[in-house]
Amino acid sequence: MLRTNKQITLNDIATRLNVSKVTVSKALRDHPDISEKRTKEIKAAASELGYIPNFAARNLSSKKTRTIGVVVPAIANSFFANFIESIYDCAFENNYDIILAVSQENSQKELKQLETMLSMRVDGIIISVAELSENKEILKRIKKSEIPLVFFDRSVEYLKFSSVILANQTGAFSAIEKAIEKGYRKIGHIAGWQNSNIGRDRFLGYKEALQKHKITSNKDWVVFSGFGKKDGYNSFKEMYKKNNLPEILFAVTFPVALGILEAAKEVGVKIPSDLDLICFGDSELNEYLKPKISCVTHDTSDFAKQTFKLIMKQIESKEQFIDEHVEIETKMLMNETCIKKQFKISH
Amino acid sequence: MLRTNKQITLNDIATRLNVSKVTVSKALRDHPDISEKRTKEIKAAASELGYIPNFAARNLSSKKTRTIGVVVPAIANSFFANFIESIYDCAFENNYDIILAVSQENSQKELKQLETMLSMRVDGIIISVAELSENKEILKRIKKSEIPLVFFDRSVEYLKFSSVILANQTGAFSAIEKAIEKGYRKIGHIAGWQNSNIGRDRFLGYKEALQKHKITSNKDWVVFSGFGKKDGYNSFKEMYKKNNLPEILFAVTFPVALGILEAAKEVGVKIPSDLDLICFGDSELNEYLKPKISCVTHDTSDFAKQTFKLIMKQIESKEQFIDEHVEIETKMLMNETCIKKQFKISH
DNA sequence: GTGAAAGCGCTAACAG
DNA sequence: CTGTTAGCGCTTTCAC
Repeated sequence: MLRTNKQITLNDIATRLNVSKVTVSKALRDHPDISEKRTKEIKAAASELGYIPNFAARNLSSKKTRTIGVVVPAIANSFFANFIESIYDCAFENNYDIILAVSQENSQKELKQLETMLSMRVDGIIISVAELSENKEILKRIKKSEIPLVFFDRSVEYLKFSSVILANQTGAFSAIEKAIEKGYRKIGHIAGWQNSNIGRDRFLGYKEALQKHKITSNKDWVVFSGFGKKDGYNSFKEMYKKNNLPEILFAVTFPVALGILEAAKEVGVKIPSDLDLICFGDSELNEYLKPKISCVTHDTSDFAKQTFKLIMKQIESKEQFIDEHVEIETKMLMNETCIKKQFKISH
Repeated sequence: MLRTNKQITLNDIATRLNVSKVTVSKALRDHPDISEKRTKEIKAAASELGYIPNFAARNLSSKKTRTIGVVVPAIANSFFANFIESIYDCAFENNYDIILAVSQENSQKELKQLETMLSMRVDGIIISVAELSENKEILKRIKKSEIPLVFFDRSVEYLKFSSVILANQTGAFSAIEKAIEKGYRKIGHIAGWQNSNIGRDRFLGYKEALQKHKITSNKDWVVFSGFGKKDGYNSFKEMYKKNNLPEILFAVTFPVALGILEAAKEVGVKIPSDLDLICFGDSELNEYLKPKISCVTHDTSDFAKQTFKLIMKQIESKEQFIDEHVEIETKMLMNETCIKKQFKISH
């Protein structure tokens, strides 16, 4: 048997009930124009016929989609996964749909995904850009086409979109201060790309803390790369080769810290006894790590809520631009790394 | 400044070039009707004007969306996260878009999400149903409306949709046999809901193995619940109260095993020395666990590819129903649990 | 090769 | 309260 592909339309309901299709359309949307009785009749008929509204038609004529596009660099990642779940919750509560795209840290995919979202005429876009993203052009087009967009976590600052980001610099700063407090003086950083706000600001926080406490760093102790586990792995190997490890490393993200752990294990460097470790960002996985990494944490659910709030504000506003910046506070969580140096030596 | 909301249409390009909008439409889609030269001109003009195709209009008139809806119970879960990433890859390669929805194991949300997908007129649906899903009605409607649908992992069998599932029974069977081989005789099961194929078939495999080896179970050693970490946690606590633990537990999913680990730790039961543990399913997280859980694994990327292949086949076919069932093979991965009993006793 | 006509299913604006 | 009219932007069909 072949597929038939007939769909029930407003007209089918209308002719059956001897009313106009406008009446049906209104009734189905609970428009106050229509009497309660009629509305009930119409809804009953619609459900009986198995009517399914056609969003394409609705969107085309109403010019609204009640849809928000979300672009993230990865999904198999505690932070983004949790962020997304929260965003879905927000959307559900507000009767919005989410179009999710995963760029996989790939600038080209990101571009295509953004284009798709524009073609879908999403009401707004929430994005955390891929590392080394080169999509200025399309972002400018989005700016021009006046579609609301909010950056979260990883932003592109000079384009004057709103953003919700972490307190990257102060978070990094206090993490390093904590290490100094514990007695560390040789402090290294597996840093992120410096054209990304999170890479740059966390590096700035690191430098700031060292400066304040008049501690000198060393070229060998800082390596720059991306934000994933592999980056951490490779960077550590690179640093290790120089045969001049610091006492403690500050990883730019949690996945990077994971990579460091793995690489260190491979070459026989024991953490935290031979080399200690802290990082920016947390993960459910940390619970199972041995040692549990001391890290800079934040409230991801709140992060998502704030981001959603901001995009909604922008969607509902008639203003062309809202250029608002929210910073989510961080907190240093002390676990089993970043231990007292004095204590270590006494062993 | 207020938002203006003007969009460039085919007509704008057409009038500028003094051709008809049909020509433009065709050129933009590389239709062989149009000469190469014209096509080039038109594409140039389109990009210059910043033309963005309107999918709603396109879908409405063409009745195709090149979009596939994917519904999963959770996203902050290694298996689903990896599955989704692979599905996105497949879609990308085939020039399809993905609409992702997360039911959060909630039947009502699942319902709403499926309705949304129908309204979006997705070309096909890939779904792993929520535990205790009660959405027979809408599935029947989907069947009736002839939209291709493929279940993956968790299916609803009696509705005759295609499915791609794991070798649940044989996978469970060989896991239990492995435990028996190692010397275990008191074998418990933190099982899943029995109205779900994965809960039921894994339980069947468990029973089958015991029967084959003439090993008796005990009521106290089997508890039924859901597939998440909390379920494992609660189930273990429940079993523990009965004061009659088996020697080894078989967890229906990896998250359930995680919950067991946590609960066991809380009450002071040491794994694997006091109580051993195996489970169905793996996770990246296992790498960091101590002990690493011995588990039934599979190739998630292949799983996703097979699922995508099946939905594509269905979309491209003119047949009303394809009722095809693929089973993904599993493999027992021996880690640091499910250790030899003899060895344990000799300690 | 190109284009005119018709319509996809819906909603906004207005008229009764 | 209900209905008429006029599109939304695009593709399909078919004539030229």
